Amino acid sequence: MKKLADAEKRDSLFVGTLAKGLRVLRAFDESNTEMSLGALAERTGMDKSAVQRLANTLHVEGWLNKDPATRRFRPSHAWLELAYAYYWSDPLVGAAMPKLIELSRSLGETINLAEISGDHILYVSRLPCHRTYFAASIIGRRLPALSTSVGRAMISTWSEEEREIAITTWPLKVFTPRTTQDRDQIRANIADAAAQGFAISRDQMILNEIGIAAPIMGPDGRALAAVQCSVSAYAWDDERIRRKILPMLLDTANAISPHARG
Amino acid sequence: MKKLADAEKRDSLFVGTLAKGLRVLRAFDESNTEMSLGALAERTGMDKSAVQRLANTLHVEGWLNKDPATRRFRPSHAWLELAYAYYWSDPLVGAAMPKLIELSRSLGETINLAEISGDHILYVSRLPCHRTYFAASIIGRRLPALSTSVGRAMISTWSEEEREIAITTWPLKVFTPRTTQDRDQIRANIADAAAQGFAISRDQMILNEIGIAAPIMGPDGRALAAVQCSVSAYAWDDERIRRKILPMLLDTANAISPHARG
DNA sequence: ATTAAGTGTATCGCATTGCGATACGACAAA
DNA sequence: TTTGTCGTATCGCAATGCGATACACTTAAT
Repeated sequence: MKKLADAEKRDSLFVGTLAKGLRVLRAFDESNTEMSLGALAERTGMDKSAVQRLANTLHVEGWLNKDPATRRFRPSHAWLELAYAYYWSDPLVGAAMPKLIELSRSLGETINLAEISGDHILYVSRLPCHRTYFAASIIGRRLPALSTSVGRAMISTWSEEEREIAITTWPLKVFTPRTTQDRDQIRANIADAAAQGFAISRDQMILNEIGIAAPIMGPDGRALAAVQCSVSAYAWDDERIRRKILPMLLDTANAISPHARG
Repeated sequence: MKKLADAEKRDSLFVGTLAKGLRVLRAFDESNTEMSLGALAERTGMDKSAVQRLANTLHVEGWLNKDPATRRFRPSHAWLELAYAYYWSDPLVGAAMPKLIELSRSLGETINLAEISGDHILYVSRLPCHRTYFAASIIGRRLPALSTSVGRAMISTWSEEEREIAITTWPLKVFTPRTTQDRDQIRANIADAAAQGFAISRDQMILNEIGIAAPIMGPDGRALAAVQCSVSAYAWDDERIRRKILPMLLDTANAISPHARG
């Protein structure tokens, strides 16, 4: 057999220099927003010379801004231009956007569109309606799927085996004192979601926040994404959520679904 | 003098392989949302072998998704994660977001935050309120600065010389039959903006769209960004815009300004 | 002032690494 | 089958990036 294993394939067709350069981009996150050469070297685990060349190249090519005074590097506008290109490439976003705007306007509450990315969910589109913490208002955020209404709603559309793998092996993290750490509870919540066609979570990311998510179905019956509504427990009780939010949320998710693959 | 010219500097510290790899990412845009190896080779001007290695590396590293059936490449979720990192690194966004949400809610109209990026403006944050065309609802879009209310509002805060350079040399493009091509008209519009502290544009990007932009001032009196409100000419006349929208828009822009640099 | 530490910048010879022509294989159309 | 297209894999060569090191500049302490 001539076919190469992954490791070997990685060797022959893998351009290490490019991978290193991208590691420099990935070094930036919410707590590392601007970095000196030294800081980059430390975070990427590469030596100063390599980082110097790579960062310089990224700077010349317009991927990093360089503060002339501090000599620190920062993400450039190019990072948002990539997001722009992503949006055009994700067929779901185009189909969903007008309906999400409508929903947000009707409900007057925060609406999100999220997809699953590995074992996390990722917010693709956000329409904040009230003041929230910063991270909740920007796209691209990743959260452990099991701890979110979006993740549970999507997983609930999967086969028994896949569900079980996710429930038992995917990571959990503590965000609030009430972030569920018990996988049995999560299993039950996902089972409910499967039965009802939507998922509700409470106090998972921040206290007194309720998330309600409805899956956007693909042609094979598996969720492609989920529409989520985030509300305050002070303003909404269970009964009102079911009466006012759910019908519209489910309508919106269903309205998006058929268009997903034509 | 030992200091190297840019061209030489480029030679010694420039990592060509990285630059090539990034050119593969940049090949994707609104009209090229998924590409085969051949298409990538053509768009980047590199030969098939190089593209093969680079695209494969990007795929392995999680920057490109590969459709197993068509073998075509598409942007991955990583592209949105970069946007996430960008948002944390731009101090203006954190300061502006809550105020933009408030403004959007008060006015019930689409609110944008945009910055200047070279000779274009770039939408950094968008809060759409009504159905619009897709491009108007997603971040990262670049538009010729001279044709937008945001660009004109920001340029109006610059020195006479800088303004003149922008007005006479920056690019124009035709979007609608009424997109202003006359640089004298643009000069007059910018002068108005300088006198009034805001800019209004009509029919520039699409017909019957009115853009109203107020600059967010930096400590040196130059605009750092602009808050923009986009409304329909069918729903709003000049008088109502000045009475209802402008006061709140200017308030919001001013409220953001002082926080920009502490 | 002088010294010293820390950080960014530039140099250079060597070997690694990526280059690109080319051949192979899979699939589709004629 | 033949022909064409497109993705995949190979391989020897030399261009390219590597990384140790030396230099320049700034800041802070003595």
